[in-house]
Formats: sequence, C-alpha cells, structure tokens
Amino acid sequence: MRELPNGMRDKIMGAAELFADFGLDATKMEDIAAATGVPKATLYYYFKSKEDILAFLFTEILDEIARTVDAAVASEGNAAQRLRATILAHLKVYQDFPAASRALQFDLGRAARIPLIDKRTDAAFLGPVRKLLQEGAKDGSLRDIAHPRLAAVAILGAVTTVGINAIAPGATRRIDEVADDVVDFVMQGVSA
Amino acid sequence: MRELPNGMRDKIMGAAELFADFGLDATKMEDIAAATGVPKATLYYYFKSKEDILAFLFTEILDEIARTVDAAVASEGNAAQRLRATILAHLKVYQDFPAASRALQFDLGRAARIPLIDKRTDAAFLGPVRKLLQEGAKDGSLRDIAHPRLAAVAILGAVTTVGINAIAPGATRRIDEVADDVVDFVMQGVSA
Amino acid sequence: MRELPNGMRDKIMGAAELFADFGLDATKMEDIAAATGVPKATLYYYFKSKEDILAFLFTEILDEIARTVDAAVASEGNAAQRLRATILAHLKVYQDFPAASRALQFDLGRAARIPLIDKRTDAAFLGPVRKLLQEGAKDGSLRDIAHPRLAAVAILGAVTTVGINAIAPGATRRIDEVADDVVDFVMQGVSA
Amino acid sequence: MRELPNGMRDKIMGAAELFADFGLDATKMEDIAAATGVPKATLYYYFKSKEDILAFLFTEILDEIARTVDAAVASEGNAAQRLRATILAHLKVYQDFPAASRALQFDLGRAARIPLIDKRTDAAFLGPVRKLLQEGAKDGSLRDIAHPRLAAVAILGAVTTVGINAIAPGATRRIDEVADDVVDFVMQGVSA
DNA sequence: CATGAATGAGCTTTCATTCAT
DNA sequence: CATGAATGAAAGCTCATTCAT
Repeated sequence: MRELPNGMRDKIMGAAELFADFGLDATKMEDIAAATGVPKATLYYYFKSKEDILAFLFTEILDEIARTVDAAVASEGNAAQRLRATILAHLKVYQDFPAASRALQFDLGRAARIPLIDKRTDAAFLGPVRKLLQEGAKDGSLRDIAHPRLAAVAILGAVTTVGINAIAPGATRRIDEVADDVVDFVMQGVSA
Repeated sequence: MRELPNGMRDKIMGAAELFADFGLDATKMEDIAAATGVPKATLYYYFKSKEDILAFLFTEILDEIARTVDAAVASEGNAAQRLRATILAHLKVYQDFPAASRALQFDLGRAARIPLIDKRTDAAFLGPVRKLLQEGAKDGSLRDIAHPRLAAVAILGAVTTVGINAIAPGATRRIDEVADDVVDFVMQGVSA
Repeated sequence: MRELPNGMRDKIMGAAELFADFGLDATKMEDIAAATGVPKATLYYYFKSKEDILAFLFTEILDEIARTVDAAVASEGNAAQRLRATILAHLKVYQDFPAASRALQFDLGRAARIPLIDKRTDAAFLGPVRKLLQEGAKDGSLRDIAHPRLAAVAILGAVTTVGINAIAPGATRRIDEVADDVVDFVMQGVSA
Repeated sequence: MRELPNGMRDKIMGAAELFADFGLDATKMEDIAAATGVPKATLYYYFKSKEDILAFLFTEILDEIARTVDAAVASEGNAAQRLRATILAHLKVYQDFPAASRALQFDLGRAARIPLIDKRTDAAFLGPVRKLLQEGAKDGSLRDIAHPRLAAVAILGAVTTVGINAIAPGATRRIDEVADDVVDFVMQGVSA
C-alpha cells in the first residue's frame, strides 16, 4: 500500500458505507471507484488489492479505537473507573464511525483471518482491558478474575454486539443511550 | 427449497466445514458438491441458490440452539439457575457443532441480513433470555434490569464471542473449560 | 415421435403461444409443461426433443395450410380465380391459428433448416402456386411468367409478411380486412 | 454499447457468418470470440450482451439498406423508376452483405422484438417505399393504392423473401439474375 | 404408460487486476 | 503520477434430457 496523498484517505473512507451494506465480496471495485470518485486503476495504484482497501479501512477504525481506548486506560481513577471509560470510549468510536464499524462487523469473520487485523484487535481492546482487569484486582476496584483474557473477550463481545445493534439501521436506542447499561452489565452482571 | 430426501440433510451438513473455513463467497458450488458428494445440479434442484444452502445450515444450527435453550429455560430452578443452564446449553451446541457454529460466525454479518436467520436468532436465544431476566427480577434471583432486551444482547455477545474463541483452531481452552467462567462473568460482572 | 393420445394434440397446440412469444430457445420445457399441463417427462415420452415439439406444431400448421390451399387450387374457376382463393385460404389459416403462425414466423430461420419443414413449406404453398401460375399462363388468366417458381416465392413472401403483420399484437387491420388488398397487389402489382 | 475503436467494427462483422449459419442462440460467445479474434471479455467490454452484438450487426445492415434506399428514392425519374431503383438497391445490399443479410433473416422473429431494429426496418425500407407509392399516385407512374403502407409491407416481403432465397447456399440464380423479375412482379403482378 | 427425481454439460456474464501511455 | 482500455479466469446457475419405478 502506497502512501496516500492528501484527501485520498477521506475519499476511501467514503467506501465504508458500501462495505457496511454489502460486505467485501459484494462490493465491486467499480462501486468503490464510483463511491469515492477515485478511478479503479488509481485505486490499484495505491492499494494492492480490494481486500487491501478493506484492511486499510479496518486498521483505520481499529487504530482509532486503540487511540481512544489507550487514552481511557491512561486516564485518572482506579481500574474500575478506567474500565468504564474504556468501554465508553470504544462505543464512542462506533458512534463516530458507524459505517466503518458496521463494515468491520459485516466482515468480522474474514477480518479475523487477516493476521494484521487480528493483531490490532488484540492491541486495540483485548490487551488494554486485560491489563485493566489485572490492575483492578490489585487496586481492589475489580474482582480477581482467574482468566482475565477470557473476561476481556467476553467484554469485547458484549460491547461490540450491543454497539452494532445500536448503530444498525432501525435501532431504537442510540449508542449514548445504551452505553451506561452496557457498563452496568459488564460491572455487575445480572445476578441479584 | 424442496423437501430433502433421506440422508441429504447430513450430506449438506458436511459442507459446514467449508463455510466455516472460507465463508460463503470463497466457497464454490463446486467445492460443496465435492465435499457433500451431491452433484452441483442436484444441489440446485433442492436449493434455490448457494446462499440458500448456507441459510439452511444456519437454520439447522439455530433450531438446535433453540431446542436446547428452550429445554434449559423450561428446566427446574429459579431464573438464575435456568439462565446458567441456558448459557451452558448454548455453548454446548457450539461444542457439538463446531463447524456449523464457526460458519455462522464467519458470515454473521451476512446472516444478519437474511430476515429468516435474524428472526431465528431472536427466537433461539434473545427471546428466551429476555424472558428469563424478567422472571429473575420477579423471583429475586436476578437483578431488576431496566432494559432486559439489551442485557440479552450483551449476554449473547459475550457468550458467542467466547464460544467462537473456544472452538477456533488453536484455542487454548475448550468450551467446557470456559463455560463456567462465562456464566460467572454474566452473573457477577467484573466489579469487586 | 410417438402417436399422440386423444386430447394431447390440443394440449400441445396450447404451447404455440409460448413459441410465438419467445421463440424455441427461450421457451423452456418447463414452460411448455406448465402451459400444456403435460409433465415434462411425459412430453419426452411422446416427443424426441424440444425441437420435435416445435416441428410438430409447424407441420400441423403447414398441413393445415396445405389442406386449405389444395382445396382452393382444386376449386372452380380459372387459374386467376383459384390463385385468389389460394391466397385467401393461406391468410385464413393465419387468422384461424394466429399463435402457431406467429411461432412459425418467429423461428422461420430455424424452420428453414429443418428439412422436413422446408419440404412441407414447398408442398403447402410454393408447389401449388407455381402450378397455378403455369396453368394461368395456359388458360390466359395470368401472365406468362418466365420463372414461376420465383414468382411463387415472391407471392409467398408478400402474403406471409402481410399476414404476420396483420396478426401481430397491435395490428391496425385484421387479416380479413387486408386480404383483398394483398390479392390485388399480387394480381396487378403497383404499376399504373 | 461503448464506442468501437478502429477496426473493431470490421472484426465484429466477421461474426455475421456465424449468426447467419446458426442463429443467435446457437452461436456461443466463445465462437464469436474465436471468429472475430476479440476476447470474450473484450466483447463484453464493448457490448452489453450477446444480443447486443446481433443488434449491432442488424443496425449496421439496416443502415446500409437505409443509405442505398435513400439514394435510390432521391434519384432521377418518376416514382415508378425510383421504386424500381429502390428495390434493386435493397437487393444489392443483400448481394454485398450476404452473411449479415442471412443473419437478419435467421433471427427475423427475434429482431422484430427488438424495438430499435423494428424502428430501423421501418425507416430503412417501409417508410421510403410508402412515400414513393404516394408520389407515384400523384405523378401517375403508379397505381393509386388505398393502403400504401400495406403495399409497402407486401413489397418488402416479396423482395426480402426472394433475396434471401437468392443468397441461400445452393440457390440456382444469383441476386442480379432475379432482380428484374422481382421488379416485374412488384410492378405488374401476375395477372394477365 | 407416465412421471418425479436427478444430473451432465455448458454458457453467459462478471470482475479483479494489469499495463501501456 | 494516474488512468482508460483490455482481458484471463472463473463460477453461479440453467435446462434439456434420462431413467427407475
């Protein structure tokens, strides 16, 4: 992937909607060219393949998640407070980049098979959350969990699933309306 | 979709591995024919399209989930105990049908766009769990949650994400080893 | 082609509309089965192939033309009068069997390549007309034409083309309204 | 249909023979690619479909007819003389482009269902001839015919049918040998 | 006799990708 | 640098036809 000239990044992000609505396979290079205004051959000048464009989109969104999550993790407060901030940060990215987020969700199965993407998913959310869980066990703000990595996966699953539902067309409650509920669920579970 | 003759169902289920490994688009009808031993044209005699085959697989697995979940929901005990049974039941299906489950996960984005599938997902898990949450609020075994539907979605996300991780090739802990941890997470959350 | 049981002939004729509207290639055995009410496999029990069904239709209509034309040729009067009767007879068949006639026209190119059909076209119209032209030269009612076969072809072309136009959907004048005009044209030409 | 680069037109015309011999349906894109030397995918780059290629062929030949007919109609002489020139011009095109003409004839039924083609048939021959008939009624060189449109159709039928017969493989007399006979038939008819 | 079930053999069309300019 | 033109390589789907019952 060649370095993108000014403005190209934004044009490419314009294709997120397509990937979100149709998935990678049903999105034709033709469509991407039309949606972005960038000629097909020019897309190939900058990207190695169609999947490369999708991967670019995914890394952009995952990097964005990583950035906001990192900030949340590094924020003030005990581990519980920072976990809360982390979840809200993650959901905030869904809210700010709904198309790219839906695209990521649509081709999640495929994304998991792109090593680069898989690694970044870990780095963006799973790693930081696991660390927080461990810190929480120490500072006493969170339970001491036997398998923090598994808990992090469970949290990721809960957060992303609710997030996707909230940005889906036809959702009844918006991200910012459900965020606190998700945090509550993650914190307290459903037991009495 | 024509009614399947004896034995055809099982042959078709043999294609689950393919969908699980490559996804719908990268799985060619040729491959399905080879994997199932059913000639391409015969597949088209029984199914309307390639996607129709995938949808069949999905409904089979979702129906299986619905059955075991329904049994769990209808079992003895208070709502919390039955919720626990429900989650275990769901994970049990992942364990018993790993290929079909992975296939469902791979093309989750697409599946969500097939109305029939979407409806069955609801019926198989979301509906029963939401009902359990409401019953739990009454019998005192579960918290009184403002938005039980959202909690159900969060639980579904947590359970499926952990489940998929556990049946992925190269997973370190098997489903039955992680099941209790998931239940704990769902019940108590991570808060101290 | 096996001998058809009672009623089958009429059922098959019901497919004429299909051939007329879509042509042989675009008409599927499935469609024919649906239109006639005769199961596909049964059609194959009676006919050798799809083309064989079309050929049957064509021979039926050509035989009908042959019959009425033969009657006209054998009727009372001089050659000119009988030629007139012949043309009217031909057009009458178009009027009585519009669907089959249009089908014949649609696949005229193909029909010309089926030897059986080609032979019958000759027998049904070209032969009798050529004979009439020769008789007309003798009895003085028609011009003595150097190449009666060519004139017969020209007459056939004029008559069928006008006939097809008259039974085409959306035609402004019906067969019986144009018949006399065609005869006039054939008899006198357009010269002053 | 994309604008054709230099030389492509002639290559495409090379497919006329195929369509003439086998008709549209029995002519495979593969065959066209082989016959023209243009790769299949390239054909689809320039044409929307196989039928679109046939339609192109037809419009080319019809335009050619229109051109020569227009010249004949605009030539010196009274209407009768110009009608004669028109018919000869039409037959000349058959002689000069036998393959395309036979193709047009083979798929005449289908052609009639392509609105563009139908319109051009009218413009190429029917319109001019009808106009000539009307002028002939005025200048006294032709009969005053009640329905000139119908007479034009009859003339078209006579001319094309004879023309096709004359260029068919195995024809006994060539176009230029039968042309005068056709004109005579059209002018004087067969009546004594 | 008739027919439901099954399939072999294609064929059109699509599209990611390349490359000369 | 960018891109219009061109194409190799599939692949989904169709359908005429067969045959066991």
